[in-house]
Amino acid sequence: MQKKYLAIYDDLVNKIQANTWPVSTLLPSENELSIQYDTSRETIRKALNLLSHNGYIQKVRGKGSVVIDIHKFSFPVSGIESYAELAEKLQLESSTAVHQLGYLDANHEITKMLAMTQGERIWNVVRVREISGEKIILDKDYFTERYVPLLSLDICEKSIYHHIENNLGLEIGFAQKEIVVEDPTEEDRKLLDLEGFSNIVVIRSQVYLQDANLFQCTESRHRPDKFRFVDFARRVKN
Amino acid sequence: MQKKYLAIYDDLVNKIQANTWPVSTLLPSENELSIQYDTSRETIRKALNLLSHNGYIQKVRGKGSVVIDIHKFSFPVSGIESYAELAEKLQLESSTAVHQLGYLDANHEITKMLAMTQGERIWNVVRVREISGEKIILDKDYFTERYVPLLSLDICEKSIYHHIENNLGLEIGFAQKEIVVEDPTEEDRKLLDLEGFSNIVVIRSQVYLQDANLFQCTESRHRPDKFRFVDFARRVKN
DNA sequence: CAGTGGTCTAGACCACTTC
DNA sequence: AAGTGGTCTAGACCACTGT
Repeated sequence: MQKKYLAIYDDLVNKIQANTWPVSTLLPSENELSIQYDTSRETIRKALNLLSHNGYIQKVRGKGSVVIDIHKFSFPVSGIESYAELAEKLQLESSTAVHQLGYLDANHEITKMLAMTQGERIWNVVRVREISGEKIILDKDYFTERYVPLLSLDICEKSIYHHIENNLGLEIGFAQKEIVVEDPTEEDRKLLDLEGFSNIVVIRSQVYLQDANLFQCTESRHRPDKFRFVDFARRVKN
Repeated sequence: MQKKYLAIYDDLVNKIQANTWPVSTLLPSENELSIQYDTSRETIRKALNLLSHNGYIQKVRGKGSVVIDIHKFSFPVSGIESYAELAEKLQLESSTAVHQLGYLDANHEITKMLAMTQGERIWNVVRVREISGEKIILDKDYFTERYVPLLSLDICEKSIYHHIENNLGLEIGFAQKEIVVEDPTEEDRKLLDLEGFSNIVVIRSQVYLQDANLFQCTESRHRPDKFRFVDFARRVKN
């Protein structure tokens, strides 16, 4: 059986998006919701806290839960999102060209970061993302063969994340991301349509599984004019 | 009396930073902690969930809570952070020059966003941040006079946020942030030491109070070589 | 198997907002 | 005073991990 608080969360998200409670009005109270969904108040509170963390409501003590629905203005709420999800959301014509698919050098710095045992090899995937006819993003991914034993051109051209989560059944736990602006490298100039831009936006991330093991490093290099990052931050105190 | 789960959270953070449980080892189990702190398991779980959201631990079902302490590698965990906090953390010599302090035009676009009643005026503050002798950041802030009735040069030169949270007692609820790269404006060129850089990183944010009302818009314009954004993201499912 | 974290309950008291 | 969300409890059962 589906977890109750997640079912309630999904139901409330749907109702918010269907405008059952317009923006800046109040949700029913926790007590009323616990009657409506025939459950305890704590379970309702779990669902409401999820809504709050994901930018649907703001809870106000003594008043109730105000609908804010940040999703109406900006699509991607911050987090770990794959390129495929993004391109699909924006409904852009896009394609992916794989430029490298192999193993990394054994004494490369990243190998030392990712390898947990001696002799463990690290996948090295370099891909160029083309959107609306322009080569705009250069993605460099590194995975341990411990978690991702096999990779094919076909998988890389579609979505590695889809493969990892659905076929391999690995669950992402958390990620650390860094965004900086750098000078383009020779590789950037060669593989991307830089159009005279003298800077490139670099997003470096380290992705950990739910068992807290590091399994991937990524470098995503974007042409500055096509880069946009959206973040929803909440003062978390509970 | 201090909230119990926050006291436990603080205590655990201190102990993690004091290396009581080294990185990648396990915390005591929830049952054991509930005995140690003489409290219920749910209260312990609240403290542990906070640790998890803030990047100190990763909970693994059937095993326990693994210490990860992301803070060792990168200082600012994503969120809403003021310039003053940041400069202090990095221990850099820095100063702030106020270039404008007044009210915004009544039919400006931002006035329409922020004003809740007719005739309500909007503060317009433009400041240049100088770090280690270079003018690097241009901050443009807009506040409603409804929440911030008075502003002085002195306040602006120090930290407006400090004033808002401590003197005015306003509590930040959440913020929406957007990061893009743009061409420098005339104003950027005039006020900043751009050193020939042809791009500028713009962070636009809207800040809401805990009562879900919008009270501030901000534009923070950074020279690209001095810009760095760090983000810790977790797949939130509870 | 025992031990772990994840979910859920029914109830209690508190702090706050609104009237 | 009545209603709201915030904290806290003591107990239950489940799913998962290790041995």
